[in-house]
Amino acid sequence: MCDPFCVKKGHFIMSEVRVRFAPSPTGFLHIGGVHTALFNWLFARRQKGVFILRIEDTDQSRSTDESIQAIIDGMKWVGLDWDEGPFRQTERMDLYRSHAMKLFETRHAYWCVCKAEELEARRKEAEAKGLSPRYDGRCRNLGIVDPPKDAALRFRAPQEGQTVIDDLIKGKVVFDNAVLDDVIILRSNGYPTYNFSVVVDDALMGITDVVRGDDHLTNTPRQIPIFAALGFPVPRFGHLPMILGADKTRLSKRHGATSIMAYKDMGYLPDAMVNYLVRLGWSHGDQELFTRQELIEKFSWDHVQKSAAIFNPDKLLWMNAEYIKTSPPGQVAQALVPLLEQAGLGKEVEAVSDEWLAQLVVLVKERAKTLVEMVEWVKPYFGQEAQFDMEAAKKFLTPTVAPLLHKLLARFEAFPSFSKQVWEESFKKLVEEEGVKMSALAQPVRVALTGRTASPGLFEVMEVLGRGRTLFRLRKGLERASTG
RNA sequence: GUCCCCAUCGUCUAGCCUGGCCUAGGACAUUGCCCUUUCAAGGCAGUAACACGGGUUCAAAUCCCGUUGGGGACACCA
Repeated sequence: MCDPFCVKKGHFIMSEVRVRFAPSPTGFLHIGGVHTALFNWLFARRQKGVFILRIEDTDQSRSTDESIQAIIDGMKWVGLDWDEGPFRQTERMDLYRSHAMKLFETRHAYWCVCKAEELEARRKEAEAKGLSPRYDGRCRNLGIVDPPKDAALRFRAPQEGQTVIDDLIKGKVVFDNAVLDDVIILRSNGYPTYNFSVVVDDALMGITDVVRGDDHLTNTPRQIPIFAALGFPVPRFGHLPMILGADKTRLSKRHGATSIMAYKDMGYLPDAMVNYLVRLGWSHGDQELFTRQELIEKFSWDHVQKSAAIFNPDKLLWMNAEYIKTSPPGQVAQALVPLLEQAGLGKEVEAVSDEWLAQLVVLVKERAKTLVEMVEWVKPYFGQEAQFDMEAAKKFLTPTVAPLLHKLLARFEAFPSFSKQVWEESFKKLVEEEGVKMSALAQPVRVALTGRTASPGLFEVMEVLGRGRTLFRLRKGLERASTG
C-alpha cells in the first residue's frame, strides 16, 4: 500500500478514494446539500473509499451549534454515514495559520492594510463604472513585513498563463489567470477565509476528489494555485449541477420546504428522498427506482448531467408513494409511529402489536402518498368506536337502510368467527336477495365501520378490525340509522 | 460590466463521446377509457421536445462555429 498520493507520470494515481461533504453550519441542512453529500457518498461507497464530514464554520458570526446538530441529524436521517469526522474548522486554526505563514515566508502571500469599508467602496465604484469589482492590488508590492494587528493576508495569485480544470463532470474548463484576484486568506481577525481553509483541509485530509456544487466552479482556479504554492498535490475536481426551483432560480424557501428535515415532518421516507435526489442529475437508462445497493453498484460520473435540474415536488410525491407501497410494512409502520404519537394516538399505539400495525399499513398503503396522509387513513382503526363523519352518517345511516343493516348484522353474528371469504359471500348473497345495488349496502356499512365514505375494501377493513369490533361498530351504526 | 457553465416533451431524463437502427424512448404531471362496493391503486391509450441560424457530411438530436436564452461567480460568506 502506498500513501494516499502516489505520483505517477505527473498524475495522481490514488490508492484510495477520499471524498468529503463540507457544509457550513449556517442554517438547516438543505436539499442541495443532501444532493452533493449523496453524490460524494455514492462515489465513496462505490469505490470502497472514505467519506469525510467536515464542518466549515470559519464564519463566526453565522455559524451555530444548532446548525451543526441539524446537519448531523439530517445526514443520519437519510442514511449517509461518514467514515471520518465530523471535523470542525474552528478546531484547526493553528493549521491554517501556520500554512498561511508559510505562504508569507515564500512570498506567495502579502499583508494588506486596506480597510474592509474602503475595499467595499472601491468595489462599488468600479461596479458603477462598469468595471470588474476586483481588488486593485494596492498592497501587493508594499512589502509589509511588520503588519498592524488588523492587517489581512492576501494570496499573490498568478497573473499570467491559464489554469485548466479537468472536471469529472464538465470536462475541460480553462480560466485565464489574468481574471484572478488576490484573495484574502487570513482575515484581520486571524480567521482563515473559505478559499484558503478548504485548500489546507482538502490537502491535509488527503481528499482525492473534490466534488461540490456548480457554484464553486469559479472558486477552483483560485484554489489550485494555493495547492501549488503550498506544495500540495492538486486533487481532481467535479462540479455538480445545481438544483433550481420551478422559476429556474436557485432553490430557496420561496419554492417551499428546502430543509431535509421538513420532508421528514411532511411524511417522506428517507429512501424516497435519496432516490428522488439521485435522479436529479444522474440516470441509469430508463430506471427510476433503485435500492441503496443498486445505487452504489451503478453510480458513476459518466451519467451525471451537466445542466441544472428543477426540483419537482410532484415526482417526489409519486416516488414517496412508491416507497410506501413497496417498503417492508413493518418498516413503514415504524416510521409512522412518531407521527401517530404526534397526532395524539400515543396510548392507542402502545396498546397494539407491531404486527397489527404492519397489517394496518398494508391496509392503507395504496392510498397514502405520505406518512402524514397515512395517519389520516389509519385513524379509524384505533379505538372501539368509529368516529362518524357527520355528513357521511347523515347521508348513509338512515332509517331506510336500518332493516337491511339489521339483516346483515344478524347473519354476521351467526358466524362464530371471522372469515373474509365467508362473510363476503354472505354479504353478496344478501344484496342479491334484497335486489339492491351493491353500493346501497356497502356505503352504509363502510360508514358504520370507519365513520367515513372512503376506505379500503370492506372485508379487509373487517379483517383488521376483527370480529368483535366489526360487530360492535355495525350495531352502533344500526343504532344511528334507526334513530336517524 | 467581466469571467465561467449549460441548452431534448411543462418537469426529471434516454439517445450525443463512437453521425445512419430516432417516424426521438422512459418516468412524473395531464387527458380519455377500462377495472370497481367508496377512495385509491392498477391496466390501456392520448397530448407533448431535439432553442435558433449557419456550416461539415451521401446522412446531424448527435461533429464545428455563431446567436439567443438560462444559470453561476466576481466579499475580511461558504
